[in-house]
Amino acid sequence: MLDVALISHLPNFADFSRVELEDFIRQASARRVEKNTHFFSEGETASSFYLLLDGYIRVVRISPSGEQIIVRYIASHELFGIAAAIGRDTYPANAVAAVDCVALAWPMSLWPDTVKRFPSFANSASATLGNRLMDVQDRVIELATEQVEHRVAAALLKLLEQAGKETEEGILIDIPLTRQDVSDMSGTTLHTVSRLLSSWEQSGLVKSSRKKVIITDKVKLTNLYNR
Amino acid sequence: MLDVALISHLPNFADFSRVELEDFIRQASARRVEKNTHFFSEGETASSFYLLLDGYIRVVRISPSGEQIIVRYIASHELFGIAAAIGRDTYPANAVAAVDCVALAWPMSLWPDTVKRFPSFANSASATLGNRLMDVQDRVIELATEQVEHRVAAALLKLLEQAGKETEEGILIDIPLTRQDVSDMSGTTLHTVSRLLSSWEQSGLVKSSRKKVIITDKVKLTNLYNR
DNA sequence: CTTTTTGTTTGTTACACAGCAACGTTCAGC
DNA sequence: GCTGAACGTTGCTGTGTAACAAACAAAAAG
Repeated sequence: MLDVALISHLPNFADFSRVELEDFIRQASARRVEKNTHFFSEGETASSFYLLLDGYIRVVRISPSGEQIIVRYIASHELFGIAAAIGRDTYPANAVAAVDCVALAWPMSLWPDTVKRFPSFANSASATLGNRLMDVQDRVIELATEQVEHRVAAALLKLLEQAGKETEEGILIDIPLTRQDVSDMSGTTLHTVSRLLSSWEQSGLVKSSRKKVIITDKVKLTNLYNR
Repeated sequence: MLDVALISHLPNFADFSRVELEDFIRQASARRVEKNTHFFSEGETASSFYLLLDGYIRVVRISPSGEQIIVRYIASHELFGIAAAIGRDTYPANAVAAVDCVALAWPMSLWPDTVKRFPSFANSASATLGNRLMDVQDRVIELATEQVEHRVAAALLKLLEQAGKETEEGILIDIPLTRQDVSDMSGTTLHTVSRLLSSWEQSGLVKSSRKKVIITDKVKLTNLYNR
């Protein structure tokens, strides 16, 4: 059985009574998706909307020239695939599991009714969109004005916020993260990321190994970013 | 008197009857804003939401290092300043009139009631947000993967879409547009934009003079962008 | 008409960063 | 324990583009 109590505390479901929520959850089906496989792809007909229960998802888009860039990560307890909320009937991006994931999936046909019955659900979905809009705008500003070093720092700090986990060595980013992933987030190359991480490791800002990054000096990294 | 008929055809107001719309418009006040002055500023308490009737607005944000970048332009007949739609009580960016502008302003206090009475208004506002989200994501991808030449081309084509006006010489971008503006949109310097426009003028893609850009060969410019 | 301000052009220089290439390291499958 | 694939590191080279600088052009102000 699912942890209804947990879900009931999410802002998206503030308006639901316990009974309503249980009812609503009953209409969903759990979907397990293995690491590196797609929840859905860009352009696909939007048949479901999701709540991520466990794992991390990469939201990926492909540039005209074929390069992929990671628009953002989705963390546990976030809604995603809510194309209907923006009046679209296809998904606007790819959602790829960064680790093994579990999500609740509701048929998209339920959306209009849900929105009608629970106005605050619609509101919170809009709020989610708004926050994403602001996040993405922040990234535009970064990409337009900051140099690579700052952008990579920003990407790491962002991930740390979403997936940071205290360890004795420092704060671990609890997603398997290749240099390529980081570069796909910050619009640079894996080479440059590799170089940066090496130099940061030497100055004691981070510790990194294969698919793993630990931030040992968050303050310095933040300063780097604000300069 | 305002052109109610015109407004009634906007997607945002599809759900309004003629009478309701007139009533709704009566609750707004017209606001005229001179070129280069603010409708509102980032962080300010969101006291109104707007419908732009005439003109163009620059949505501007400031980077940590103090540089301004133009996130996007708002064209006539778009809603803007709808902070409430995303559950915020302050404006998330600056809105600066690029030319003399006229807008309808509703007190933000009307938002909850309006949303309740006209569900489709809320939906269309969300759709507006969603489109903006996708637009901004596109810009992230551009900035991350394309070189300056492509980005500037993309910026011009985007503007052309919003504010293009056929003339005998080509398609005029009907906003007073300095090189600085274009560079603020494409994350480069006015120097580079100047050089690019010069070279494009020589190859017959555009004609430009002070604050004015005419695209004479849209196809070639588009190709440039897609490469 | 003259002066000042604002926008634009163009040359030169410097450097951050991508691209390429080669090598090292870790991991998974047989 | 091998072998191959996936991932990471590092040096070198080339170039796109930012930064500085200086002059020009056009509009606005007086």
